[in-house]
Amino acid sequence: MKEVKADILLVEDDQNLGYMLQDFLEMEGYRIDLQKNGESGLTAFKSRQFDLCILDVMLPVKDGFSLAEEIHLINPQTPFIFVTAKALQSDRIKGLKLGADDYITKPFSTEELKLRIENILRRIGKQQENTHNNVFTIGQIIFDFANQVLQIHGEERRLTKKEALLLKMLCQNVNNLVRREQILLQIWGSDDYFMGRSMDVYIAKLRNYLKSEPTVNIVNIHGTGFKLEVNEL
Amino acid sequence: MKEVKADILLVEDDQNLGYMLQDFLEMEGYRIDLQKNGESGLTAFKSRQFDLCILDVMLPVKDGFSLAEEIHLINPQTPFIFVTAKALQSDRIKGLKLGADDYITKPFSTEELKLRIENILRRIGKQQENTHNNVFTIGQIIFDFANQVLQIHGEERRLTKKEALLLKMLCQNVNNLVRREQILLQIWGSDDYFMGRSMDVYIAKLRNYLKSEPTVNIVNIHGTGFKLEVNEL
DNA sequence: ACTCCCTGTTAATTTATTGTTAACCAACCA
DNA sequence: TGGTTGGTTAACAATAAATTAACAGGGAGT
Repeated sequence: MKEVKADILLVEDDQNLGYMLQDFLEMEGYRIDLQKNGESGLTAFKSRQFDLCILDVMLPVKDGFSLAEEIHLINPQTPFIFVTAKALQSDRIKGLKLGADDYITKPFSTEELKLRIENILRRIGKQQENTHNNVFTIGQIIFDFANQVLQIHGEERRLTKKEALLLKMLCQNVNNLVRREQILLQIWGSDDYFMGRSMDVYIAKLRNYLKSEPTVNIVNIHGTGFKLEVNEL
Repeated sequence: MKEVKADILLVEDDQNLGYMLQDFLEMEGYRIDLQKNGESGLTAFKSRQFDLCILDVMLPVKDGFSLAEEIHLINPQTPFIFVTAKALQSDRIKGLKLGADDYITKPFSTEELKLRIENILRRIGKQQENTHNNVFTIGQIIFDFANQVLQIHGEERRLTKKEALLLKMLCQNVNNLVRREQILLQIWGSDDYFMGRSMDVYIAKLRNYLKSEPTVNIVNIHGTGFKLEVNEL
C-alpha cells in the first residue's frame, strides 16, 4: 500500500518519452494522467484536481503555451513545468512569463525532473513522503524522530536525544542487523567497553518502550549487534 | 520613493557579471548585497535577513554549495538560486538536492533571471504575507510581530526585538521542535555557550508572558531545543 | 558441566543542560 | 549628565540525561 504523493497531469505527444516518464513517476509514487495532445490535456485538467502539470511545449492540436494559459485561467494556483527539446532563450522566457514554475530542456535526467517536482511540491506545501520528515511506523507505534516523540496507542512518550538516535538507526535498518561498532561509532563517537555498556542500557530502555507491541522486537545477534524485527501481519 | 521589492544576497566573484547583475536587479527594484566570495557571503547572510540568495557555484574561499548548506542550516526558509557556467548534469542535481529553488546556467538573459526571481518570490509570497502580516494567535493571546506587541486578555505587552524574534520562531513551528542551534544561528548569529545562556533567559521571559494561558507551553526538549505547545480545545 | 565472554537490567553516580534571579554594561535619549 | 531600556553575563538551584557499577543470566566452545 503506497500513499499517492501527488496527482500530476502529464501532457506529452512523444509516445516513448511519455510512457517512460509515466512509469518513472508512478514508481516514485505519483499518480499520473498521461495525455497526448493539448486539447485532451485541457479536458483532463477540467475533469479533476491536479497538484502539478508537466507540459511539453510542442504539442499537436493545441500547443503547450496556450494549454498553459487556459490552465492558468481555470486555476492560477496550479504549478506547471514545461518540457521542451528547444533550448531557445526566447521560448524559455515565454514559458516563465506565463508563470511556469520551472522550465527544463531535453535531454534531462529523470533524477533532475524528480528533484524539480519535489521542490515545487515542497514549496506549495504538499506533504512530502514522511521518510524525509523522519517519521517511522513501527508496528502500531509511530516514531517521530524530528520531535523525539513516540506515539504508543495515543500515548506520547518523549525520548532523549540518544534514545532517538539509536531508535532511528534501528528503524533505518528494520529487519536488518546493525553492528555494535557501527552504532557506537556513529552515536557514541567511539567504541570502547564502557560506551558499549552504555548502549546496552539504551537498548534495554527502547525494549521497554516498545514492549506493548508484540510484533516488534529488538533482538540481539550475539557478539555482532542488534536488529529491529517487525513482523507484518 | 521606491518600494524595495525584496532583499537579495548576491554572491558572485566575477566582477563584471556581479556589478552588471547588481545594477540590473537594483533597477528592477530589489535591494542587493553583493559579495565576492563564499565567506563574506556567509557573514553578510548572518548580519541580516534576506528574502532570496543568488549564489555562484564557483566561488573563492568557500564554494557556493557549502555556502548554501550553511545558509540552509541558519535559515531553512530562505530560497536560493544557483548560477553557474558549468552545465554539468551532476552539478545541477547536486544543487537541487541541496534544496535549490532554481538552477540556471550561464549564459542566461537577465530577463530570464528576473522571471525566475519573480516566480520564487511569488511562490513564497503567500507564506511571506502571513509571516509578514506576522500576526499569530497563541491560544487566547495575540502576537503581532510587526509591532512587537502581545495582546493578553485586552492588556498590551510590548516585546523587545529579541523577544519578538524568538517568539516568532517558536510560532512558526508551533507544536514542533525548534533546535537550539537553529535559534542561536538565526537570531543570535552564532552558537556558543553564552549565547545559549542568553537564549535561556529569553525563554524564561516568554514563559512568564505566556503563563496566563494554561493551554500554551514552551517545553524544553533536553539537549535539543524548545517547542511551543498549544493545546487546542 | 565448566568457563569465558557477552548481554540484560536496575540502581547509583556523575555530568550536562536548563531555570531563574539579579548584577552588569552599553546604547540611547531626554 | 543621569535615567531608561535592552541585552549579556554570572551565580546558584533544580533537573534531566548519560555513564558507570553491580549482579544476574545466557550463549558458545571445550
